[in-house]
Amino acid sequence: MPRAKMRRENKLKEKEKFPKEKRERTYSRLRGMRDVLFDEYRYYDLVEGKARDLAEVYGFRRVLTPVLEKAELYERATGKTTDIVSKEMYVFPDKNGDRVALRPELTPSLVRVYIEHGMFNLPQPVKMFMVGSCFRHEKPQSGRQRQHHQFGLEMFGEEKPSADAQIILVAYNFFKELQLDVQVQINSIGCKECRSEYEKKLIDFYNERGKRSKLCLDCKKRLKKNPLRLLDCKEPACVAAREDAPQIVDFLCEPCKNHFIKVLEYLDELNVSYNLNPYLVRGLDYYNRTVFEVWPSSPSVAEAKPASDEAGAVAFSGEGEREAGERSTGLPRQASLGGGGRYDGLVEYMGGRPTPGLGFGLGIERTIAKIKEKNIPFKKDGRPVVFVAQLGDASKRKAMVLFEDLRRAGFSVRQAFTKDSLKVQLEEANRLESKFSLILGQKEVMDGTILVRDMESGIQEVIDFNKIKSNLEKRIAEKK
RNA sequence: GUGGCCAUCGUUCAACGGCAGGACAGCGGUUUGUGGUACCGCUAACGAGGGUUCAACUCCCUCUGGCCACCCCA
Repeated sequence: MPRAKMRRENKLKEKEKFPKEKRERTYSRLRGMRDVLFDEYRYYDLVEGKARDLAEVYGFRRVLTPVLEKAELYERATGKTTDIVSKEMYVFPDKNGDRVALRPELTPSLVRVYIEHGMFNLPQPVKMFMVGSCFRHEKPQSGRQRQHHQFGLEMFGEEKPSADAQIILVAYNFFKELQLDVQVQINSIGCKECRSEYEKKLIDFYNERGKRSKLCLDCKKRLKKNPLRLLDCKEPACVAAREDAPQIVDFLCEPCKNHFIKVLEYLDELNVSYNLNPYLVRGLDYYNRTVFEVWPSSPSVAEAKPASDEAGAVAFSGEGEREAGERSTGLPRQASLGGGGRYDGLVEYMGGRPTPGLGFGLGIERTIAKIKEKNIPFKKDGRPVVFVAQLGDASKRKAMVLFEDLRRAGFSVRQAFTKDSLKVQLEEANRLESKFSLILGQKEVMDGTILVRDMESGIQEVIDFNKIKSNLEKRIAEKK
């Protein structure tokens, strides 16, 4: 008999001798998927709250769309050839045979919403935002899960450069107000006409003097398929090759150029920290004119704690390679917190009326990771917590009613009615950092009184049961 | 998809080819109507499968999962 099997059987025998009903079947979450629990969720609340507040101030209204869409939506909007769609999208047949997909990004759904609900009949521009999960079947790593959440903001029906500036401003403010230092990387990739003009020039540039042979394999393919993407390759050879490549800003047609200049002027005026990045081209097919990404302005690992454990050491050793990338583009590319741009042709391409559009998406998890790095403390909820404790059956019933009463009156109350021991209840009160505990026992029920305990000093006072509210209000006022 | 590192109580960190240990958390007690501090006690783990060996948590292989990097992206 194989040893390992014997071991296993011995173990089983042992377990039968000492029958522990511990033999539960364990299910685990899918690869790259995360559970967000209790404390972690506070970060989601914080970030989502900021997103909502900001978006609404700027006139964006919230929508919620299905996670599941027809696969064709993304194949058309995002682009069949993009990695997101061709390699990473979750696609499967529905029960009725439809090819459906878990959304890998937010924008296509929102474009569909605009068209499907006839929003061209609404006052333009139509501004909407959404927070939701996106799915990409990738190998998980830091800042990358298979399910992540994005805050997406879209504006339809507005072609003025001030719209571009506003979208960027919201993205920028979002991070700023979460106390994260970021820089906007911005570029213009022009319109169909001037871009194709530029692409020709770019191809010519790479073809001359045998530059092509030095490019990496991917870039050789890109030269044929999508020459713009040559610019953001990180292979040292390709970085070197692009050194004096023509820059697209020099080839923009008049309208595109003027548009871009205006956008930058607004950003200057609004004090948005940006970097004109001629190598920024985005991975999605639908963009035109303004494209941008938001990068943290300081590399994250610099702030990492001293390597007191393995994890820190590993993270640090990886940094050597990142620096190489930094030299080329100025900052680590991988750390992008969000990005977006203009997509004037997309609505029409998706079957709607010709409508300009633009938007951005940013990663909630990546934002949270940055917040954690900075150790920004949560501010506490202002209202002092009042804990209601009880002893004995009659008082429990009375305490439950009291609890409802106080809750309706607007007090921040907590309880542990399933517990009988006062000690345990006060422990809970302590955990909850309550300022006061109300203690109701048999004696108090008989007397029509209740005990108020100040949790900081431990001083208790017997008061008239009917005067609880005024007494509490007085105490709370004194604490402030 | 490619490559590197890793897998031990709920969390975190040990140890060892021969009885798996601490810290934190949890629960209980000292205090049966009183929390935070202290002391005492209890609960609780070798990811799965196979192999090498008298003996495997330890060594080897496979799988699964995690972390990190690349590709790409949020």
